[in-house]
Amino acid sequence: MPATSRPTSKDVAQEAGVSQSTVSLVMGGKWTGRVSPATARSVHAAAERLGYRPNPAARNLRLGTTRTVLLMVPTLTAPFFGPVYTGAARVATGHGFGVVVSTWPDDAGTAGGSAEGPFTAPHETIDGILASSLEAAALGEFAGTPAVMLDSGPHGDVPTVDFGVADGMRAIARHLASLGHRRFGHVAAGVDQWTFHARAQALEEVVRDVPGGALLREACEIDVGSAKEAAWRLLARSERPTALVCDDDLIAAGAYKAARARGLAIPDDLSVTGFDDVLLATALEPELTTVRLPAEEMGAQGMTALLELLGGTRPEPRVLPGRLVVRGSTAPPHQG
Amino acid sequence: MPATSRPTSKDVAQEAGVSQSTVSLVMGGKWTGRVSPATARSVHAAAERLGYRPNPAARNLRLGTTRTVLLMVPTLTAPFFGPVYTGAARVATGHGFGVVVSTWPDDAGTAGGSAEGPFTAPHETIDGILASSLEAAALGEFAGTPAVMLDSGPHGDVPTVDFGVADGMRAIARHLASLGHRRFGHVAAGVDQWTFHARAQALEEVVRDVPGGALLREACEIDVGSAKEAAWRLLARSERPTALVCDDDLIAAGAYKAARARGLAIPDDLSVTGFDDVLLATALEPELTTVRLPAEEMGAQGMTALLELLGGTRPEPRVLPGRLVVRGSTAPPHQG
DNA sequence: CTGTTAGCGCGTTCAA
DNA sequence: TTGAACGCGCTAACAG
Repeated sequence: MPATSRPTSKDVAQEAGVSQSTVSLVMGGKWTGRVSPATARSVHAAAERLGYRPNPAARNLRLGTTRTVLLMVPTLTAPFFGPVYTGAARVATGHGFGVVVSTWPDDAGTAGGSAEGPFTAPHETIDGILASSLEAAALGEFAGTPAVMLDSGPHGDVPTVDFGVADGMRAIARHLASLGHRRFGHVAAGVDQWTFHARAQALEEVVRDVPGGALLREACEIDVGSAKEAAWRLLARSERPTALVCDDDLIAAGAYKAARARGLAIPDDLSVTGFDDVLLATALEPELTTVRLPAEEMGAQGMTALLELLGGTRPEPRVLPGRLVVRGSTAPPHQG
Repeated sequence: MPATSRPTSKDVAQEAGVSQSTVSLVMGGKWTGRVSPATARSVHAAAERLGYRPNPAARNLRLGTTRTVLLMVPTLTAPFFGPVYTGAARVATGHGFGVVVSTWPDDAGTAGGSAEGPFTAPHETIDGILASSLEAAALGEFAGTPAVMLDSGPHGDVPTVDFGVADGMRAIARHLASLGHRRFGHVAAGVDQWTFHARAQALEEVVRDVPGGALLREACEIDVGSAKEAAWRLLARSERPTALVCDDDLIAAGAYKAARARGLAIPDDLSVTGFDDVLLATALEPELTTVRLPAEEMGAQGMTALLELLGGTRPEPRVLPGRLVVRGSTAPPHQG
């Protein structure tokens, strides 16, 4: 018995002078009324002494369950996913589950070279999947694994948790309209995700109902440089917008730069709004009017739904409302 | 044989008309010279047809290996870890390994309630750990699991990958000194991590060698509000610093706000520098002079080192140099 | 109340 | 070149 390898339940049994099954019962916590308190104590003591910890692989093999769920995100670089993870992990640990994070395969370059086989993906080493911000394309990828979709819009018959982005966008647009704005520029994320489609549509609806309302749109990548160019194009139009509605706080940062480059002061000459309310929103000058999305709550609700799903009941779709946060980047337009 | 459960190697064997062991050999890729090419083909075909994929739990139990490594980070909210993950995942998949991310337990609130047992942590369901940005306190946590420490400084006998933060900070300080600055303010991260201790020390060294050099310091949390307050305190000193050296780009954002609140223009009245060169650095106005740290490279090198470690050889400590990126936030001091 | 037994799916001897 | 048998560590029947 080499001291290098960790102790097994058999070792604990021997140490405590009982059988493996007794150890299993005691460690599993379901011994009440089946094992005498005295032996239970001695088993615990032996386990403690040996530093015993059950082998998860064996456990998994036997039980078919791993008490681990996977949070899949498109990319780790977006500041949005930190809170989502925190929320999910909080409720997970409360139920004895662990959470691991991974990105969609192509992010890490599936063109790795070796590893043709299906060994790379952590599939099936987990009980369920929390899939966040899916591209409209991806789907069914995880055949048979219980999944909850986050921030991906209504989706067939799989349970979902979404933000009320349409309401959020409407709140922004109405805020701007009530300030007196009529000519809106939409700096749109050119990403094929439900949330951005929903934002665009909600904005259109509101502007359509504004007397004399006009909406211009330019698409960009979600990065500062690309956003700056898109905003620049918008500001170059003959009928220049007096307000730039950005699909994301980061895009708003690009809009700030475009405004500055054209000599436009925010909010006096141009109002700018963001979306998400990440750290960046208060790092900018002036601070950004945006919509706060309860990201941590989404993680928590998503995990709750997944736990229900694993428990056998189909969770209801959930929608989490955003909240308009008015800061210094919006004001009445310069000249009516 | 319920259609719901996934096919096993036994099913494949039956389908192909061979024995389990043959399937195992073929799927394991080590059949050359032991199984006839014809049967190998038929096994592959059968596996394909059935959609067979080996059960990772059984594999792990038998092999004692899971081909998965864990990247542990203090928090997911820092934009720094995205690239680290990307780099690590890239080389991992190239070697048939998967990467999952998790945070240090207390982040998710170990005060979950239930789950006393040691089941929560994904320990031992992984082959190795990439531990990033450890607090000086944490250590040995992972007993026996091969680990590489990232961005945690020299550390006993465990392999490390670090940034050349001291050189980076020296580059910043010399840049400022050559511009003519003499009175430096250090807006320091009040976090007990090696990297910040190293930064502070390097800055002190350079300032000590500057004729007439003076160094003031205020500590803060790594968030905009706290950084703003610390910077504000520095700017309130009688001998006001002409340059604020910030431990982090986010802290620099706070310094920007403090400067603005005091009516100081950057860079004319005050130079500001950051560290890390994250997205935020170019979102600010003016863009931030900072030190770019090759985060993705750190992930890649760390994974390479871990793979070596798992292969049985002790990797050399690695140091990745940062690079000074001069942008618009630094200039000669107003009045010598 | 406790011990014995069987088997989860796989990789690897050992014989044939 | 292939197949039968064994055991990784664990849990859940079933005996005692």
